[in-house]
Amino acid sequence: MSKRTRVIRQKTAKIADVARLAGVSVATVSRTLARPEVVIEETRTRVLAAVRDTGYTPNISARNLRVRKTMVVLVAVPDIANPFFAEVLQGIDDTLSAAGYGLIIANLAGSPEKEARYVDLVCAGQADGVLLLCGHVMRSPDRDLRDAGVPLVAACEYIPRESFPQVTINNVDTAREAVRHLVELGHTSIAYLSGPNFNILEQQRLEGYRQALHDAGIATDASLILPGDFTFRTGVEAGRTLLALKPASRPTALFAANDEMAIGLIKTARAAGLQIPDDLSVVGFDGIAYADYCEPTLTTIVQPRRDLGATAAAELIALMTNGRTEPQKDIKLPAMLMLRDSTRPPRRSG
Amino acid sequence: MSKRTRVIRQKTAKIADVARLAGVSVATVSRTLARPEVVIEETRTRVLAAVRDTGYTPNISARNLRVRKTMVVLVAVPDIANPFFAEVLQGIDDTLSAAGYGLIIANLAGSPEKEARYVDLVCAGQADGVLLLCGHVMRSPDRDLRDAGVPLVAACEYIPRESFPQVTINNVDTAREAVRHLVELGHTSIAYLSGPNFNILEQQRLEGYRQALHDAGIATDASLILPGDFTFRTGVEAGRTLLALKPASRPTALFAANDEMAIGLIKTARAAGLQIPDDLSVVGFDGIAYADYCEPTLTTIVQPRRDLGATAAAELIALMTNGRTEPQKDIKLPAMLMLRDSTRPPRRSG
DNA sequence: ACATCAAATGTAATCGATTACATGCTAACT
DNA sequence: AGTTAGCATGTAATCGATTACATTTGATGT
Repeated sequence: MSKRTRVIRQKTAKIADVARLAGVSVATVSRTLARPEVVIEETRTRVLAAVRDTGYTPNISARNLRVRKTMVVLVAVPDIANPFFAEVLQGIDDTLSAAGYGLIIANLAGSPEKEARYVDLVCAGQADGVLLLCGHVMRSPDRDLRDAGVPLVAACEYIPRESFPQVTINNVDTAREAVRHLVELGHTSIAYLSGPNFNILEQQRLEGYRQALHDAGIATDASLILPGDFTFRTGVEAGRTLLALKPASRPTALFAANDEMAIGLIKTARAAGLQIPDDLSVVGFDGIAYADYCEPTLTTIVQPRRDLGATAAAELIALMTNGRTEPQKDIKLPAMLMLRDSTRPPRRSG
Repeated sequence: MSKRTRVIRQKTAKIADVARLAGVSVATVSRTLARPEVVIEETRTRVLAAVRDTGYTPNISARNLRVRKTMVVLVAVPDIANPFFAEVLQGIDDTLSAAGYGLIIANLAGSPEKEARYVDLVCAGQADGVLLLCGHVMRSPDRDLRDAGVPLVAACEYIPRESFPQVTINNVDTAREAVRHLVELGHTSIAYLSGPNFNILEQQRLEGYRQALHDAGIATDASLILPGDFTFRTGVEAGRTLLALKPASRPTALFAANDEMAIGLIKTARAAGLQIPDDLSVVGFDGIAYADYCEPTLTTIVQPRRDLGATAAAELIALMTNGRTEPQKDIKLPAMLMLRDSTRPPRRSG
């Protein structure tokens, strides 16, 4: 074997090098690359050959400086380890990267310092737009994202009283549908496992739960509303709370504000000998992949995760390119009740 | 309510504006911000006040152009929806963003076009370094990442015959430990559920399986090596294969090359009436969060996911700042066998 | 009082691309 | 032939910050 020879990378070629090699001016090189149709055939081939020979790639900082763009968008996500957001991100990534945008993922992780850093980043002109999946407009101690002068779009979590486009599902109606499903199966004692109560999604899903009960003429029982915070752990805790009730007063069904809590609750209930769905029907919300892996498979509201991301991204692109600022565009995507094995009529149905 | 008045954001202040307002030169402003100790107290306060008044933030494209840095690193991940990588990413994000770096997440998703786009991005000087979680050095049709002139670091998946730092766990020894656990419980018929066979992780884990059997004096039985590709779906398929065997010739234990497959297999086996772990012990690999949620909870190899990410990021930072190029730094992090409920001695142990 | 030096600040070149405007050239029309 | 239109290309300003080098200022030593 001969030693592998590798060309040492000298300072990367710049446009002037290409121009010199092709025997034209830098302007011509730039034009050839940007709008090939305006230079004549012969020049074009000479320039393109020179580009190839030198291995030239435009320096993006220089271009950005000149045209005042970055071709980067920042995506603010509450928690990157949450599988729901991971799938939304895929949709965003597909759309954005196909349009030539890079994306910076701002994993807020509940840290105001991180949030502030990202706000400053955007204010410093490091991004052409921002996608908010986090339910609020990001802030730093002395700046607000709205003043950064870049387009914003929110998705997944609706942010009230804002004038930028938002892409969400109708949480109220969908939650209502989930609970109606339980009602139609014959359940009359239906618990609700909530999210953190400041959260807008939680508020909307709770409202849907209330409406469905009201529709069915069932009184809301405050003791059937269990506190949670969207994590598996609080699902487990809610399960214990439920088990502590004596069987007669135990609800026969439960609607959880998200899948992870539903799964935690089911696990606890089963470990204590409760049959799911026979003793307790459970409906989740989100439609994460795991809802179809667990046992029993979880009846849940499937959100169009990829599509939420893709639609929001497309909206942002429109805003960044047209600068169009259609006031208060509020896009609702359809979510679907997916019937699986965790629900059935109550044992002794009316 | 009076109409909310918002200051219209005119073109963001530039350094010259600050200089004018403070009555100094642009050089002084720049210095005040970069090395406050070199300007005298009085100037410094004047400049800082002007910075505050104008809301000045440096234009990063301009700075990057000048200092030839981007303060961005690109992270190549095979699949952003995979929970394992999501947690590695958290570790990366923590370390990198604390050091002031932004990160661009390159979600390869098996698409050569995307991969090529990202390679070009890096070659165009859009990143100061690259973190490879994807098991290979990225390529575009006409370029190779190694020629981009930026530091590389690999993590999670070892890339053979490369001279950049790599941060991984010892897959061979760890897989061996997992299988030894089964052996020590008394199992002698142990199946292996594999990953895709071109994958380096798969090769190493298979090797560990082989070694453990060899250590125990058990002959490797090719019919006990089931094909898989790291997805839940192939776990389900492998479960069916297993069920098709007549009970006498069925293995009493199985080692899966990752958790998702193990979980799929368990689900299928249980649905068919097999008791886990009584009829079949199962060990997984990775330690994803769900391994502790499923039923039964999964005995598995827990990888230090956050730490893998954080260590690799720290290594890359060292490389980017010192330019130090310590040859072939090969960091192995400890992984741990986590005993849970999916393993136990075989029914009729020797 | 003058030379010398250090500290503080200013001047202007520089990073690499884009693009408005200027120029040169050819072809077409009167 | 002379004018003009229009195309292809070149010249040079520009984006906004950093920083080597130049200049000013004041203090110190003799």
